[in-house]
Amino acid sequence: MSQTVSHARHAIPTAIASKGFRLTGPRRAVVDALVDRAAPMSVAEIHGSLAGQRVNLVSVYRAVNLLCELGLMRVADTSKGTQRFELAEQFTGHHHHLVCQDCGCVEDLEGCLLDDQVLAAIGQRVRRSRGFRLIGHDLKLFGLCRRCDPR
Amino acid sequence: MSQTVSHARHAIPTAIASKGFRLTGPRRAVVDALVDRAAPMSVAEIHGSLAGQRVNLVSVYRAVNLLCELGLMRVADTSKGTQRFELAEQFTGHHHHLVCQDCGCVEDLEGCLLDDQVLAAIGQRVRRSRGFRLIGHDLKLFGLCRRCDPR
DNA sequence: TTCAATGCAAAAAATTTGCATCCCA
DNA sequence: TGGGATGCAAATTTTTTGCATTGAA
Repeated sequence: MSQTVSHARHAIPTAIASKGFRLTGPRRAVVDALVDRAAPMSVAEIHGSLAGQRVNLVSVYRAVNLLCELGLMRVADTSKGTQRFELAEQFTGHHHHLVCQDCGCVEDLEGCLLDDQVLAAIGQRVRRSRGFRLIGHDLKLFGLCRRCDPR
Repeated sequence: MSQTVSHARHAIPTAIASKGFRLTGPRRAVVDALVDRAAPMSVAEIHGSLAGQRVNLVSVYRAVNLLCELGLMRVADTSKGTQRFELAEQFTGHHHHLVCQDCGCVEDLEGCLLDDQVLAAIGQRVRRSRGFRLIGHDLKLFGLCRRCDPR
């Protein structure tokens, strides 16, 4: 696990408190689950990983929604019907996703495939042609994971 | 509307029939709705646009699922939780999306920002390291559109 | 004519809401 | 201690499934 990610275990509770929200058991548990897994998780998966802690599923939904609103988490992928969440990029570092078209599982791919110069150029282009201010990007590589590839 | 997209109105029914499936009212209606809008639509939106045609919502779900299985449509990334579908790239052409973080509007960006050689290299890399078969990619550029940028 | 596809209803899955109780600050 | 957060139950929303009937080939 990268140092940046484990840092989130403390940084996120701190951020929650500093914004005037309470630091509760369910909220800590959701943060810990995401730090431990270090990969996008659905609400059901997060809840499942909290089996021993008797945290209600509804509280997981509410914690996830709060963390997203505060910019500490984000939606990583919505394929196969259910949304998957991950820690914000400030904690995970910039990365892309490998998404299986068959089972919907998601793996992280470290680093960025887009050249900085290409990004800068496209930022200027869309700024001029459409008045669009480019802030970031999200690249999803899709295909078949090891388990789903027939070969 | 581009010539490629309107071509889908004919090509998709042909493809459905050639694979041994029947060319029914609901299936035609779903294809037409997507060609007419030429932008990602949710199942509910597709169904809503078919108001005058007495097509059941369940049939829209089934038509959408079939079209995706046949590779004629695909899931376009959803920002709001519900899946949105668009015609396959063979009809729309390869493109990326400019997504406004504020209002959620989506614009197409023609062409590809990823170098073919970079893609080929990454395909080999994930194949070897994770047994993942790379099929395609989906790039979302996010930021603020003209209307939402405070300047 | 035949069997895949539809419509309807109902189930299942995913998510949100109301409210009494609990517990963090 | 007080008010925000939780848990529980129930309501919504989204998607899937079963089955009798319909209709495209």
